[in-house]
Amino acid sequence: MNDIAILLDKLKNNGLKNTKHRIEILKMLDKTDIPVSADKIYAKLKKTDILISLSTVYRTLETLIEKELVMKVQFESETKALYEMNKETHHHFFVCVGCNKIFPLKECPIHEHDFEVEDSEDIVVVGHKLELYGYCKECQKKRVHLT
Amino acid sequence: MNDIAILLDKLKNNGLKNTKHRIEILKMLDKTDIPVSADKIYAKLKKTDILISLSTVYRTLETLIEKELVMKVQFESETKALYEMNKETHHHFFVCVGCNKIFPLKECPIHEHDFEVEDSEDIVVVGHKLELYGYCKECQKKRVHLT
DNA sequence: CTCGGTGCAAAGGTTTTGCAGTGTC
DNA sequence: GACACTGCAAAACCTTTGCACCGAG
Repeated sequence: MNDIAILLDKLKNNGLKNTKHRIEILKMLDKTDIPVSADKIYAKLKKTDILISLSTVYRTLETLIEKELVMKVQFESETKALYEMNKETHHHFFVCVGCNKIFPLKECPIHEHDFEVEDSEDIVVVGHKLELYGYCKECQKKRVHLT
Repeated sequence: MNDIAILLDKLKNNGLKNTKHRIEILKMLDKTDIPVSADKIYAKLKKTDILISLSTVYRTLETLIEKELVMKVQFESETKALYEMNKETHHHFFVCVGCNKIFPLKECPIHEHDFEVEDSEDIVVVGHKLELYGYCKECQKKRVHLT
């Protein structure tokens, strides 16, 4: 995925100190293409020898979002916010309604032109978010057993 | 929009009593095609002569969701949940990143076939959710002034 | 009268904040 | 050594729940 050194440089260029915590959080987000919650990051770090508090996780994520290294996403299926690396190429997700697992989509099927809103015209679309819902392979099997 | 009498019938058919609160909440949701938060419903009812508590609003909404009269939606731009009438024809929204206002889209541009997920195949898509982001007419004007 | 519906207050879960101490540059 | 970063505890915010009372059928 990304080179950690590049990320550290980005931090430096933004006037941020590169602490152990930031590096670990960045590494963790970099390792996966599935968004993670703050407390999952906290839990994973706790299992290693790294001491960190949950508030630091939140604060670090917030800082990284400001510097546009990280993105915050809110899913319909989750009450808490999830976080992922800010990849330039945007992408979307499939959420299994059986097991709540999240899978990244291969490509974006949306073309951001000719949308119309109901009561007002002349909107300018600058971005979008798509979530698909359904059943993953695993959960399809389970459903067959149930019927 | 909907006929309140029809809604009340639906309540009755589901074994629900039709209390003043439920009727008011249904009316309120019926009047608009923009999702509303629980505390907004609470605030609006408080302004009238109707006494209600916030927990009742939540409980009522939950009941109505169970009976599929109402839907809960979570927006990227909002921390709290929003609620809308469960119209049979599903629709999507445009959210202005300038003023956070929500506008319903005229039609759904998504066709739920040929989606592929990255690491696993054989998913079955049963639903989707789309949000568009951009600037509404008002906020475009404001932006011109700023530059 | 019965049982679902309600108000109030308290608790739950997630996120933010104040403050004093620590670490990076 | 300065000032950003951190830990801890407390607060804030949204939502849910327990319990006793109320009201629709």
